[in-house]
Amino acid sequence: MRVVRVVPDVAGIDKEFDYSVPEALDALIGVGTSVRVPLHGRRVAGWVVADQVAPPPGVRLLPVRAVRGLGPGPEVVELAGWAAWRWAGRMASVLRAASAPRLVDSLPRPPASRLPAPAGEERLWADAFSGPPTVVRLGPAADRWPLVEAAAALAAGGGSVLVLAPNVTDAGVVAGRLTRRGGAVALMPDQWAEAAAGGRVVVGARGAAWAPAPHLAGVLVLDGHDEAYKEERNPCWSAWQVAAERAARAGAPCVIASPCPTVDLLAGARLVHPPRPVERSQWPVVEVVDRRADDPRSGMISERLVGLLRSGPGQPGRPLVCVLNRRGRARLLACRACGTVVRCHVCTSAMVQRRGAGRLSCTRCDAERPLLCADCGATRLSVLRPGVTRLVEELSALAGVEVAEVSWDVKADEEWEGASILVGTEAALHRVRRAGAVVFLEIDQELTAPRFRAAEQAMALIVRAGRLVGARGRVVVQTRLPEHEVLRAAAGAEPAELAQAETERRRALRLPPYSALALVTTSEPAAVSAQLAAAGLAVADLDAGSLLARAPDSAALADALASAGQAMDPALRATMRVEVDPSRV
DNA sequence: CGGACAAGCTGA
DNA sequence: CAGCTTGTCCGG
Repeated sequence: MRVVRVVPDVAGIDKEFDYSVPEALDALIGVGTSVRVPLHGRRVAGWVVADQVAPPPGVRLLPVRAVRGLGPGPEVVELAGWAAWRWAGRMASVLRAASAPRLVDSLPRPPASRLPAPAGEERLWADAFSGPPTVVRLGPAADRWPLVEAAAALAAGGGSVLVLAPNVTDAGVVAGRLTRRGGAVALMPDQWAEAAAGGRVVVGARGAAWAPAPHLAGVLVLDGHDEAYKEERNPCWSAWQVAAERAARAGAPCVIASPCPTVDLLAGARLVHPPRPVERSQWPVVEVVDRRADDPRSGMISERLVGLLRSGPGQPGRPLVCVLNRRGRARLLACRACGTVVRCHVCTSAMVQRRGAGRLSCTRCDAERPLLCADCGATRLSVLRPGVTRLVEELSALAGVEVAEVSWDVKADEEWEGASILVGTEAALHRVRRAGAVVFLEIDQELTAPRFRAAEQAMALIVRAGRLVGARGRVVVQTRLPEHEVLRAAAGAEPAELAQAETERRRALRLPPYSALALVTTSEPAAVSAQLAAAGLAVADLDAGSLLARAPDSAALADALASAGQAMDPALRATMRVEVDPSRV
């Protein structure tokens, strides 16, 4: 009798169960297949993760009830097992990411690619796609298309090529351009079935790291430094790491491109970059404005910025974008009807609406309440942006033109599309497509943020600005830390300067990649801490209910977390949430 | 997760 | 002590 092992798609169960395969379904079932199985009196969805297994003795096997559709395939199932171990998460969560968004029961015909053979610069890059995993460093304004074409050319033999971009917009642009050039493309997640049929360049954002890609012939990750590659939900796998592991398992070349490779990217990869004069030409002018001598009360407008505003550098379509970062500052909500600031009914502290939440929650205690004003009962609240309104007025007066504000919550782009000067948070860098110049009004908070990746994150912001302005544009950074390695690296178009300083710091402090970290949150910190320590982890207490576990490397961390989880009482384990490679530490 | 089953609480 | 709530266990 054929017996398969199934991971049920049920939250709260992280276990595998064995089922017999009925004759009628025999030909339809393989490793990865999405099935429906009986479990504890109900029918649940799940994935076959092993075939021809020997069931444990003494259990009465039930038959698989039905085949739901095609699944991720054996290689991806194995990769999912690795990721579940590596990021201490549930197999089902990873398999869900690797599954088609809608059920697929048959594959389309494999396509015929009409992509022309590489002829120009992409032939140069073909070298990067042979040999060991490679990080290609190109300036923010560099043309990355030859790299994409070099990757796409690897699909010529009928295999699949995976191209990842940090967001769906960028992925769509790459897919569109490849398609117009005659390439056979599958844009994820919608074209899961086309990808599964093989012979395509599979393009997508982080989830595409899990796309079906039969006969994987190559992997290209664009902007590998981008934090969008990290899954926010648990397990927090990193798409570039998944893609790199996948390439290694398939024996396929892997290239990760970035203007500012992080030390994590550089660890265990060879670095390739164009000749320095060429790379420098791919950077905009990055101008550091030293504000140390300025009166702290002079606000955010330096003399240099006054000059810039008066010289009229912005125009509609290529505006001057002023970035004001308020990350980490208190965000206040006010009632739109009566203007009262929303405060907690329990402790009078400010209340905020957490991302995606439909309720207000207190910033100090645990109180929650529906989204309404306690004073007048109105349901329309708005975010107070202290300082921004005033800043907009000041900039407008200085420049003599209208200044528009950009933020996540402004829906209509038309409101600022015609403006020549824009003010906004980091969000502005994501919402604006092109800019004449970008001014970081106050970058020091970014440089000094209490996260060990803060410097690399600040560099990523400057790189993003650099891409908006292009090689002939200008990025102005106002700072009281003009000698900071991020600013020296950006101003000199020399990312290695940051990478070097960062590498030394990480090594000295034994931070990743010279160790591996996991953030463990639990309501029982003492008991959990003891168990983690018993498994061989170094555990540090952060704030209430947060533990930071450390191991020499990610494999040791994963093994220790797995063994600690096994040794733990299930009730205790249920209290804890593990984030491997935490981003907020 | 959610069904099964056991142990606890309430009211007549 | 029926009828209901609450808690704990476990699934092939």
